[in-house]
Amino acid sequence: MEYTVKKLAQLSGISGRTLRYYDQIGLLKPSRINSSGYRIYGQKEVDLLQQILFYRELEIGLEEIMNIIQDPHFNQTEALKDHYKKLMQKRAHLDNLMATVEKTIGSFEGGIPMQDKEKFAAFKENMMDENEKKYGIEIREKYGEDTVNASNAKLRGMSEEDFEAMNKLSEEIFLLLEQAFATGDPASEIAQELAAKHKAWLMFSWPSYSKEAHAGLAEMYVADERFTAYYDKQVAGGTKFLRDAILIYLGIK
Amino acid sequence: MEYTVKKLAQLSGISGRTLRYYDQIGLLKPSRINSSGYRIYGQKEVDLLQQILFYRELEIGLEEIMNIIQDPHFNQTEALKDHYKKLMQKRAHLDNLMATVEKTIGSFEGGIPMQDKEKFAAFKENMMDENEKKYGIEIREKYGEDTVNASNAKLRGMSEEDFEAMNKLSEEIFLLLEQAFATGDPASEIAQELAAKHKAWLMFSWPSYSKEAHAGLAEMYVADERFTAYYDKQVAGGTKFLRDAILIYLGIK
DNA sequence: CTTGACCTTGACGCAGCGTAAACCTTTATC
DNA sequence: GATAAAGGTTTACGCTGCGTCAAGGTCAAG
Repeated sequence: MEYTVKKLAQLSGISGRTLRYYDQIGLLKPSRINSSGYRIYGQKEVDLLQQILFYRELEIGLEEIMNIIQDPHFNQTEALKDHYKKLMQKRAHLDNLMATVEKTIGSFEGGIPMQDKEKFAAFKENMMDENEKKYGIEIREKYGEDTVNASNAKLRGMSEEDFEAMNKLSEEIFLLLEQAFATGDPASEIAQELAAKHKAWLMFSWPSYSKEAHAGLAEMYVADERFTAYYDKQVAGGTKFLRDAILIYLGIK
Repeated sequence: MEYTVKKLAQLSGISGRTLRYYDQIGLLKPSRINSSGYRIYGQKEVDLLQQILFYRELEIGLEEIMNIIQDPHFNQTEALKDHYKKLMQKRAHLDNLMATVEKTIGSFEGGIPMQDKEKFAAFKENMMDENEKKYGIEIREKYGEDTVNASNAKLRGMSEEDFEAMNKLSEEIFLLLEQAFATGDPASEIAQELAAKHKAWLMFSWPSYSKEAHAGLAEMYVADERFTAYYDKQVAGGTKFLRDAILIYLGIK
């Protein structure tokens, strides 16, 4: 039996446009074109289309599908296993997202009642004012780091416990920095733990964490003398060491 | 402090192009443009960007993000809950995909050894030849149904057990059709079970199941006398009843 | 004064089609 | 046999979220 576009479309449950597109990109060509220019598909094409749709269901790209079905030597099992891995990663990513959304909803809803939240925000503002007194009022003007963090803390409705935990983390970071620096190797285990904690610390106030931003921040620490002074007060040269550890941790260096 | 595009990009870990794009679509406009036409961002914009990036991490579309951050009356919690549902659906879908891929890999690898597979394919071909003798050789030419199925069965490396299970299902379907028809109501519970089993039966040989294709097939049953004869031999009018039940099941009617 | 780094505005490209526009062919009906 | 409906064709823009040139202006450093 032979099928026109519409017939085949109905048979397979896809649109006519899709069939034309598949013809256009060479994924599925009709067996012939009749005298009026109509696309005519035969049995072989129907079978092929079924295979294509199967792989498409698995969210495999059309390009990849072409490889799979056009090249009989193509290792289908390998391709599927590869794809399986991708799906797993996707799911892990989704799980992460869901956890974050849950947390955010939670902090919006329960967590801290609105009024207390306001008070708490003020409390944090005070903390930051102190910081600014210590390291100069310009620090805020220069990079806006604290303000950014404050904004995020507000956004996420960070709890008071979280805030304390975050402060504790920052103390740990200073201790670790000292110990790690003593090893002299930013790739050492302690130094890498330092970098990991620094990331954890960041994520408290930085829900939009990214490697690039983390790396950028590390570079900023070194570039800006106020930050350098802040981290170097623990150990001289500590800032650069921290940056190196972070860059190695991120796999950039 | 004020930032140029590059500065803000580094600070936030996104690209300059992205910032220009956000300006273009009105998601994040710079606080001002300097005399040379440079985009200058202020503190407020930094804060906004952090929020934008947070929502973007959650895979919320930029359009939606605009609503969330631009309209203070917008219910953020609701938006997040909605989004959470979407993420859940996505994950369920992913789980389905992964199961199918696993099955496919399994049938490729273990399942049936190649030689046996070949034999088995031949076995199925015989089955189909019989069908064709019964309902006329043209049935294959007309819609290619069986051939499509055979192709899929080959593709998925359907096991002999699956094949038997499928046959059993088709018997059940005939029995259910009789019972459901007696109720006279294609929306009845039995009729809907019939439709569900029909779907299950289809999915054995049809990995690329879609509502549209299912509905199309149902219509085809009624339109093609050979199929009509096949289903009507159990109960007169059974084919139309089956179609109606399926359409209701699919929420089309 | 010349680099080189940064800025600007276009404009194309990507995946996978949906959706018109403008026009022919086939099929069904009167 | 005429006509209208249904289906066919190609061409081409739109959508998302930017990456990636291209062609040119601006600015701080040497």
